[in-house]
Amino acid sequence: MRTQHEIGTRERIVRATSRLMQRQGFEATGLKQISQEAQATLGSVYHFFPGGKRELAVEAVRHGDREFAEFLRAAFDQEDDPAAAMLACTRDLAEGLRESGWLDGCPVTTTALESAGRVPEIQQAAENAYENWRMLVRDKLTRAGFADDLAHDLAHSVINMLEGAELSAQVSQSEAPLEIAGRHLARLIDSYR
Amino acid sequence: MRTQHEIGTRERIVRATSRLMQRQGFEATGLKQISQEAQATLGSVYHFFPGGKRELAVEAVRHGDREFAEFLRAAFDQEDDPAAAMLACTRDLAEGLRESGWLDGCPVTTTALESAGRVPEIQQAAENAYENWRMLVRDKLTRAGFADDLAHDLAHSVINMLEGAELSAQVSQSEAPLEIAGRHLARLIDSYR
DNA sequence: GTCTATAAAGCGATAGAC
DNA sequence: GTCTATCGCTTTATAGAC
Repeated sequence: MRTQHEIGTRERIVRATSRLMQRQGFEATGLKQISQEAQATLGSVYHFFPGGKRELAVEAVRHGDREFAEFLRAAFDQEDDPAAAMLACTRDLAEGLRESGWLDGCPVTTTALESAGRVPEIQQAAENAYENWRMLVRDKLTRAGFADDLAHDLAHSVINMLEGAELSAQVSQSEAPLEIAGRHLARLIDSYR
Repeated sequence: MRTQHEIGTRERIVRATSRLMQRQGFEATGLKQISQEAQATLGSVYHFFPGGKRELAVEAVRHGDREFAEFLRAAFDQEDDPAAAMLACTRDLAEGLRESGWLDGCPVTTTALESAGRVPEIQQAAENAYENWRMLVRDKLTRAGFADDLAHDLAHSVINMLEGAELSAQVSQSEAPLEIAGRHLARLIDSYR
């Protein structure tokens, strides 16, 4: 009796799509490349995703949403104090980015920017992702005693700074932007104590 | 005698490319669309840019670099105090984004993310742009009496927060992320006074 | 410098056997 | 569910007349 899951074809396709779009974006990622990477055939791709590339992109963004949410939870669990948690978060983010050869940035942002104002379903999935991540930060702050309104605003800037710093780190292939972001976010949070 | 410049074909092509890549990114923008938008022929595009789409993208990113640098200078000139300048900056950024129907985000970022790790010339042009913008913030801070090292670090986080907030504002079609970013950047800067 | 025509390759999507 | 073949169409890039 095996407890380990066989990963089904559908899941392999979603993961491959998410990974490829994380690295190349939506437009540069072809269905042929996806099916090869997922060890599936083109027929299987259209079997599970009759809506084609767009439906697949929405699923990929949702997958990236869950993936980064899991990362945030793990990072935040390392530290009780929210300011310290920010430092842990940027440190882990920088480590992962460097280890991927500066290739694996935010799994959602590239596709989100390519689709903004042009592909509503994808834009909506990306918006949901950012909102989801903000809620995790907000919870971390309210649990530490911050007022709701303050936690709401800080959550916006935490996620936005993380996004901007990861983008910057990726383009400059340097951990510095994330390291600096961690210190400044911690200071900003502490300034409201 | 006319003082007004006729805009040459080459310049029209660069501007059209920059604008289209700002809205759609590198991969979704075709040379045919560029030549139509620029009121030029495909032959003219290849005459001025024999390196094809990549060479054109590099020029478009450089154009976006100069354009956003000009925006920053204008925004910063409104206020002597750096913290107040951040509020002016995010206010103007939000206004421009809203007025464009949430279409005109950062003229560099989408193309930068699509090219990171895949098209070195474009990645380099984007890195130069971010560095250029950071220098403008750094100057604003050092002129106001901030120490060099501190101004260097703050410049990173200012640009990264602006990038993240503009991205977030664009995807959620809301000015809130930029408004919040302005307040938090002002507070962060003032916390070092 | 400008223009048209076209080559060569790749794309998303579909059909239909198995 | 899986697989192959193929249809239209678009893409980047080139050729060569003007």
